[in-house]
Amino acid sequence: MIEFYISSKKIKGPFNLPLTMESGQTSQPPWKKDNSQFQEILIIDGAPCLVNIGNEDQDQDIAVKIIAESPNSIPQKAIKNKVIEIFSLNDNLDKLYDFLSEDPKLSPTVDHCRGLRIFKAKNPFECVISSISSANCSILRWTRSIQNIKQKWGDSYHFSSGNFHTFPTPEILSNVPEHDLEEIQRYEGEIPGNFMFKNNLQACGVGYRAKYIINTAKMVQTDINLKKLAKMKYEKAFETVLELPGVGPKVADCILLYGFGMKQAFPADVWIKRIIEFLYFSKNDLKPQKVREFGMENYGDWAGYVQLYLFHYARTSGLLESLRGK
DNA sequence: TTCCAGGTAGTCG
DNA sequence: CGACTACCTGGA
Repeated sequence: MIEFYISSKKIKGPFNLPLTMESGQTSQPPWKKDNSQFQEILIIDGAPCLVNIGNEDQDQDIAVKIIAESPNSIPQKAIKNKVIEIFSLNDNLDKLYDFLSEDPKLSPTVDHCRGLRIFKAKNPFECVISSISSANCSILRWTRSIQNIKQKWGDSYHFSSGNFHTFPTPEILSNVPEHDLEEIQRYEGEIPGNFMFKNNLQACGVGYRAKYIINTAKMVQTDINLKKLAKMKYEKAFETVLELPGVGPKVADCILLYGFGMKQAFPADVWIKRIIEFLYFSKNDLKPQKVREFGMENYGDWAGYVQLYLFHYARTSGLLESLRGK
């Protein structure tokens, strides 16, 4: 077990950990909360590592306090780099706030979102499946589904603070039963009277997305290589992830933004459409594709952050409620 | 209790 | 191409 810190002086701008963790970004469900700390199992250099992080420390110089625990010996530097990547600690939020302040429509978001950062995937495949599961679905429901999938098919690791599960590999997930019928068809031997369906994807609450998830898990083993995707330019990567079943333009942008850190992505969901219309177009009925183009053209490399900040601002200011149904 | 939100895929013109 | 609708679940 090791304990160390990341200094505030090492990162550009503020960092609000609970806000980042609980803002509903589709990279992964929020980590397990323990008082003001958050815990999750990460695979670092191929080894399991329970990472506990907090940033409520009294000392103003500490941006993040990290306690890491692993049966293997993992260099502190590797753990630190993983945390920096997941919480986008290299992003310069001071520059973001300069950019937001230049646009009177965007400047109010700063006070509502100070320290909110992109919560990037700890595992890109998990982000692909999370994003597919989030389509046409509430945050509460898709996060619950992903937690179910991890519990049923992920590797389990026991630590003093509890059991943690990794997200299953594409190999494992592509071979799970899609629904009750398939689970019982595969059942070996006599079926007990008290048989409970639970080891199938639909039982995780993903609904009709189960077949998309299984087929996507198959495709990332063959046609679509996630490691190559990470190296593609944004436009090419967008076209590529669109080939996955259950992935349309909005989900594709979530995958590229939260899974691969492509910050020029502007995921255009129905809420962002309403917010953009309200702020910039008063009455028009924009097509989602137009909303996406508007975001990319006007916000450039800050598009992903603007989408995140607008949505969170609308949620916490009451704007979202007033736009409901429009 | 019924109703409805929320992106994608499939179908139709 | 654009317009329209079915899809599954759970919270209101």
